[in-house]
Amino acid sequence: MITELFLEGRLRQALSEAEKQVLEDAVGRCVILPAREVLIRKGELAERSTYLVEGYMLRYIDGIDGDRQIVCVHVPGDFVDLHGFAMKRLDHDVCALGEAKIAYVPHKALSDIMRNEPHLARILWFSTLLDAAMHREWIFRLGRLSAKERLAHFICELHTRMAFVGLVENNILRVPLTQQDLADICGISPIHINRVAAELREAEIATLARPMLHIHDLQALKDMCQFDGSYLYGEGRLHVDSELRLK
Amino acid sequence: MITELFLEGRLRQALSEAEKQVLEDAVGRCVILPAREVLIRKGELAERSTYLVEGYMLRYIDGIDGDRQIVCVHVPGDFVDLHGFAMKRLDHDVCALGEAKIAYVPHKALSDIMRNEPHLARILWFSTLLDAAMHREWIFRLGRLSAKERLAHFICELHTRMAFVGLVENNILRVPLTQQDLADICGISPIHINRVAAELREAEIATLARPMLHIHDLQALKDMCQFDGSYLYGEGRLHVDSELRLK
DNA sequence: CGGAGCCTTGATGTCAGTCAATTTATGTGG
DNA sequence: CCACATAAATTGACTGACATCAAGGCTCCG
Repeated sequence: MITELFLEGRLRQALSEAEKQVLEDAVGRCVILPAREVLIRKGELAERSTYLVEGYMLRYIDGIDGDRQIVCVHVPGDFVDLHGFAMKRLDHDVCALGEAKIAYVPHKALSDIMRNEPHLARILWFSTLLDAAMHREWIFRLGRLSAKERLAHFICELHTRMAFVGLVENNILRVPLTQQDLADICGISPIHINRVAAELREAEIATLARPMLHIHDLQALKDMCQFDGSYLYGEGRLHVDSELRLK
Repeated sequence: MITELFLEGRLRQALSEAEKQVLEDAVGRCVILPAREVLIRKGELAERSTYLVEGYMLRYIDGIDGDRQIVCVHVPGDFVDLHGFAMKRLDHDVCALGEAKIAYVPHKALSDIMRNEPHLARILWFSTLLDAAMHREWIFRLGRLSAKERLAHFICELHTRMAFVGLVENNILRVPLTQQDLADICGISPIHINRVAAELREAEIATLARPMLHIHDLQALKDMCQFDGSYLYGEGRLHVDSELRLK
């Protein structure tokens, strides 16, 4: 199943087998997107959404002076632009980080789900709100944390999300983000990213050696940036709303 | 109609009269919330959502050292915690700014809408994604703008949103945010907010004189922070998806 | 009239940006 | 397999925007 990673570790277990099949059928066949390829540009009308199977994708807003702010990083199992279904046009660009394997979902299929599968629809809604929850935490990160804390916080988030979909082994992840990318995520200069990354390395907390990320001391990493992963809704299984299926 | 401001200036005109009535019926009677009263705390299970009729409400994340980051400001016509319907518990606190008039919507009523009114459901989904779009712009603001630009950018956003719901007259708005609040929004210290606010005043661009905000030169304000309000989807009327109503 | 909360202003310190140069990977074609 | 070109990472020196500390002045309300 292509969609087996969707909300894995989160609400996926709230889906019935029939719903999983509906979702799987809604997704087309896989396509490979070359590294750094732009999938959608701000303002374009969208008639399909994109499900990420392998690799990373980035959402970003470009400023007028060429300064870029990455607003979301997507990992396998994420819908990259499901919000495009309800919004019709995006307010930002989306691109692949490295090479990415994706599958498209026609909005027609999503309309059918809205009409016939209210419970599944609510789960899809939830998944877009998970992005919003991450956005909020990013706002906190940028507004209230120091440069070193921001980087640590981002690494914690990435680790948690990748662990959900089984892509962390021995606290090692494949993360092909450049220091420039990390700068665009953390809202600091690439030179300073280099310095704080060096500090983390020297403190034997985490080592960024593209394309691999080694986390040596996860607890220390979390402690230094007051990371509380509850916004990722990892224990969502406790809060499944079955009401929509009862009737 | 209590809900007449909902998505006013945005997708409201996409709703049929029948749908407007369904929405209106879903909303209970109005309640007054005292200034600074906390409506919901992080982690609480939600069984209803809140529609804001009058006043302002704030969503914020508190750090460990008492440092607060406001992640969203709500104006009349907004659902404050509609995402609580799909998420069941919130990842942040919500409070009133000044006195606020609100109305509750039981999640039971929202479930009914999900089941019976797919088009209206999609519009509700859209409204939560509008919050996400604002979150993204806030990320850009915090990550890439200077202190003065951040304040200008926030003022532009507030102006645009308040104008949608008819609460701006002669470029004057009622905004009872303190400088501390503005600091918690812009991710800078209250002292520095005072300084950049003074700069805007002296440049005759905008004057913050709580509880009123006067914008003297809107164009200059927008120019100085590269404000592009398209993320607020003000011309959403162009992109209405009627497919869900056709069948 | 007194106090609390908010706003204002000045002095000083620091975190992170910018500029500039070097080293290390990555990749391409001969 | 090596030479070269390009992108990425690293390091140091200098600068500046904003934080912090500290003190004083409003303004509203009981």
